[in-house]
Amino acid sequence: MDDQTRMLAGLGGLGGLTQDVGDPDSVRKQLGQPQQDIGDILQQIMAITDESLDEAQARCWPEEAPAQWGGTDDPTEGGGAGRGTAGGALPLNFQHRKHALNCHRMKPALFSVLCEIKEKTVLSIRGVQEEDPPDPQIMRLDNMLLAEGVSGPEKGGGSAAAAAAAAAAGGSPNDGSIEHSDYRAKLAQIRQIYHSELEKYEQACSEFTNHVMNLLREQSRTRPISPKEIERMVSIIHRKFSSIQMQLKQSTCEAVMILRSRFLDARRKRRNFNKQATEVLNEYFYSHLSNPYPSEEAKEELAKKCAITVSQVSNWFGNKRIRYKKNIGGYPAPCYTPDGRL
DNA sequence: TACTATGATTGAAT
DNA sequence: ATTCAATCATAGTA
Repeated sequence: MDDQTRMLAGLGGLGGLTQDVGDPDSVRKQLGQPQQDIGDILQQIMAITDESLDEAQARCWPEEAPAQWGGTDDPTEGGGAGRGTAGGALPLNFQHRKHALNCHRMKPALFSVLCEIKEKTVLSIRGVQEEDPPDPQIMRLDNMLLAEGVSGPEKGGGSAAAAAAAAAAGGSPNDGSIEHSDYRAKLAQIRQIYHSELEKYEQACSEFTNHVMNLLREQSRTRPISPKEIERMVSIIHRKFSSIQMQLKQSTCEAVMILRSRFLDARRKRRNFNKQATEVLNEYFYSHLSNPYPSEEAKEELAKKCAITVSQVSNWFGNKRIRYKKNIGGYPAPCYTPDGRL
């Protein structure tokens, strides 16, 4: 919000300038006397920006305005909200001046000059940090949320990713399925929160943008605000809101990571195989002691029998071989011929 | 609570 | 891709 308020404050400062400089008298004074030093004019302008409205009024129009100037149907009347004389209706002479300003033939030229000046001063400082490329961090977060199934298409992606993760972790199908559904439920919860928050942010962003745009458009009739400037303001608002969005994405990613580590890290959820499975595996191992390396088919068969995955069978045989060898390490290692005889 | 057993992971070697 | 060896992290037990 800082940028916006700063920006508006900046605009406000120059807005005062328009009204005072735009007055028929002062314009006549300045433009009608080309011999006058340009430095003097600038100095005068700078001085005017520091004056309050009342001071400027007192200086430029010490006498009351002619009576025939009274009343206005100028639609821009409300444009400079909050900058009128405090406490109630604007003085008659102020309204006269505004009306005269808006009808003055020099107004469009002055207006565009002021827009240009603003462009060159206020906005050039800001212009340096314009047009940043798509943030790599937000892209990373987007990719991750998509991969985890939090963002993106409704069902398919999420459950597929979760299933793949579960398979990679090698969770056993029996107890794994319970935890898996638990995981999915929690993920869905995160997903729902993420989407509702995202929607809220998007709504707030568009509402705020519309509001600011309307305000600026309205004010651009009485103050030097170019359409380009409004565009810039909108992009600033969008940047601010996207940084909020990034925070949301970041915290969602964190939540998913925590969930994953809690539910899908198989090491944390290690369960011993049931007695029957261990028996089947041991039976195969000891009956093939000469060559305890089951083929792919044998592994599949064993996996089926034990209700575990093939990779779990592989793990078991890997562990078993090494531990068997270690256990008999104290004694001379038995030597088996390739056909299984001692 | 300390210890052992055990399933999973990792990195190197093949 | 598979295996070995070391290691991690938890389950089970005395």
